[in-house]
Amino acid sequence: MKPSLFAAKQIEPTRSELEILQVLWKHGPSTVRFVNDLLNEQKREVQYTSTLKLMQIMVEKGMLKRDESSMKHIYEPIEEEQKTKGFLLQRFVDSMYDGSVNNLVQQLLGNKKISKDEINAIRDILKEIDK
Amino acid sequence: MKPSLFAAKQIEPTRSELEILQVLWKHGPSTVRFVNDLLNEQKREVQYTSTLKLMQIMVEKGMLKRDESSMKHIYEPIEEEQKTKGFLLQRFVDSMYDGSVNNLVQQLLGNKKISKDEINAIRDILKEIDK
DNA sequence: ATAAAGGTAGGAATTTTTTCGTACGAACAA
DNA sequence: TTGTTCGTACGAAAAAATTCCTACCTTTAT
Repeated sequence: MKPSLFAAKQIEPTRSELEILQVLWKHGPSTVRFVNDLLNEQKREVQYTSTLKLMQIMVEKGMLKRDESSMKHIYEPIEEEQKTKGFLLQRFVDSMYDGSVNNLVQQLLGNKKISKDEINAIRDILKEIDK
Repeated sequence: MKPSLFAAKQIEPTRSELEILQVLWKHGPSTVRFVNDLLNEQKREVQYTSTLKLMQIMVEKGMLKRDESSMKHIYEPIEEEQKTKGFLLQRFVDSMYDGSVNNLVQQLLGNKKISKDEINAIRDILKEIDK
């Protein structure tokens, strides 16, 4: 079904849709060729037409729009990166940490992979907020 | 395929597997009946045998173990909650925030849904770490 | 002009995930 | 004893997500 004009709720991207979104977020509006090449370099082997198909489906679902004015269509996300990421983060916190940001931060800080520098950077972020 | 005894890498739970893990994390080792009832109350309608099947599959995959000593089998996660959550969080940060915890925290703090109280609580957590 | 390279469209096959029907055994109440 | 309830096992159907084949058009190089 075509998403309504008033499409209320965010659509949950599937795993591969997310991969594609990430490329588009990072590199801006792109052709299928570009996205596909990048996926093959950085992620996994995948056929051009598979990526094409996926991106076409994402257009149908209303996640991407495309500029068809030139032969090489240019795709870009409809929702803003921040909005989608915020949505996904919220869902993640809700489902994994009972909606508690504190819990998440606890986990985060308990994680060995986080450096002193990062922790300090977070402190700075918090100071900023004080003003 | 049966997971090797030395099963190295964490398995990525599917969406519904995660739902089940969450119940087990929250309530401890449980029967299928219990998990299924909870899912139906709190998440969505689902048949008993569907939940059963899923949990059986999770055993095969090595995500859950079960105690078959009584007729009502009792299931529980094999990996510790913290380990799995940490793993998933790491993957989330890596893929969504380029591995940068700061970016994530930025996003988090920019989120309207976070209260002053929560922010302060995070400050406290950071203070703790200083010692 | 023609071949080669590169693009889209779209159906169909495949794989993965999810759901459920059926069979059947154990516990329990009547 | 007998039937009802509650459990597991397991295969298969259904749904969702992913992959790719084929057709065909456009651009470009020969």
